[in-house]
Amino acid sequence: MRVLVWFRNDLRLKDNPALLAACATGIDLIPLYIYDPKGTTEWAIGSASRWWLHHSLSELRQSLKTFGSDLVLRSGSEFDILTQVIEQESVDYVFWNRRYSPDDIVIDTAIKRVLKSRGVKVQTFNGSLLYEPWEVVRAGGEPYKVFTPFWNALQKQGLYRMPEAAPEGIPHLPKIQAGPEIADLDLLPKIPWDQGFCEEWEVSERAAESRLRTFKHGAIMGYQQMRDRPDIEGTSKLSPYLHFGQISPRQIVGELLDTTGIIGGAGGLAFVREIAWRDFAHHLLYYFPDTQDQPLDKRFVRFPWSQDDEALKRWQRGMTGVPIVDAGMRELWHTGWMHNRVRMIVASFLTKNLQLHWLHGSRWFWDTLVDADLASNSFGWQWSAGCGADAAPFFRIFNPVLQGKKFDPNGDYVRLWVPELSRMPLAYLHEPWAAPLTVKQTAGVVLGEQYPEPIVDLKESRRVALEGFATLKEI
DNA sequence: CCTGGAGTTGTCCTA
DNA sequence: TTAGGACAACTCCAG
Repeated sequence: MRVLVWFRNDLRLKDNPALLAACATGIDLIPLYIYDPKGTTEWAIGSASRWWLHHSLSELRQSLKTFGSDLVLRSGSEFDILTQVIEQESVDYVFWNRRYSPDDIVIDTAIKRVLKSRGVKVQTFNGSLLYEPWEVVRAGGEPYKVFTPFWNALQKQGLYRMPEAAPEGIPHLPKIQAGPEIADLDLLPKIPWDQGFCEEWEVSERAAESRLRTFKHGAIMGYQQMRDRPDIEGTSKLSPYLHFGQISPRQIVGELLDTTGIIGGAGGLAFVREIAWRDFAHHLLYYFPDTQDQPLDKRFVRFPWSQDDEALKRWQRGMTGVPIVDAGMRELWHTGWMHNRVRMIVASFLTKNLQLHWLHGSRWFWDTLVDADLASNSFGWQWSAGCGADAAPFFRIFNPVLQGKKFDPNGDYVRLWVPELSRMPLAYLHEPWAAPLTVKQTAGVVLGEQYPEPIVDLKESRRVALEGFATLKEI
């Protein structure tokens, strides 16, 4: 008798319901990970995520080894590999934690059907959300499209979801055909662009827990205000760990609750609310599966987006000439992560000021973010573009200069990521083009040389964006 | 079915 | 300097 645990975005041992249930059977256990590059399909895993995955797999393997087991690795189509391994190794039970992206659901459903038809027992679990998409719905079973009612309903069901224990032991791994080494998967970059990643991140289940503890004893108190400050370590930075499952939302909420309620008062509740946003994004993608590349608001199918490859490239490289935008894009490029407030600013700039399709943004983020998550990413971009659920009113176009002054008030964030401007006085740091010539000279900045002129006029592009939205009314 | 309140994250202008 | 109102109209959702 053999049981197989199929690891996917749940690369941890603690609070892993599929693993725990498999261990409880006591029979020989095969911990399997299948790397499926999914060829050139649109949402094949991005470069930054591959980097994270490489380290995740190494760590998971180490953890399994401390239990006398190991990680069994395969590369190829998830369907083919899994059905093959089940056949070759005479597996009787298969356990996994569910996924919720449209393409993943198709794969998992097909696999489940085939396995069942062959008499293999399949058990699946919730390992990555507080509540699964169908567990928080309106009275008639309809999905929510507005966050606040969703959040109210979720709270009514109870924020606390008991995390599972870590397994006490992992059953013996039977002898099995050797697979590729992690290094053979070619997940790491060929040219070494990952130095900043290595400095920023420790990729492991332990690191996720330690980040959570640090956050719990520190930034959580001021989270409500400080979470908007990219110049301060005011957020948890747990997003990549959540995506890959080095930590689960249940563990997070569990850690933040004590007998008196949520730790950190208003800050703690505000943080848990963000975890609920993640559930909400999954809820939306589950019920509106085409929103990974189609606007939820169908009027936007005909929105007059611009085409400008040069502008797109400058946005991607952090060379737009708008400091807070460039700082964000460079932080992303360098570390694989960008502060949430700045994500909103660069998204507004791309879709409103540059009038470029939000899909350009979501694809770029998909490739460059270590926390790239189809549900959260698609949701965020649609929200920013104005075509998604709970979208910002059309007139809410961010002014990146004001946003910079408000949320990077000392300019530390811009100076860190845009060193060309490090000597620019604060008064002009967020709008260097407005500085008098003598000020620029003293700061050693000639626009168009060390640092570009802004590629778009903020006021004029705002006007054009408003016009674009006005045409929607007539559709 | 009807009703009415509400809706993550802003900006700009005027007084 | 600062505070308040305008900026669309619509859809969502609970009662």
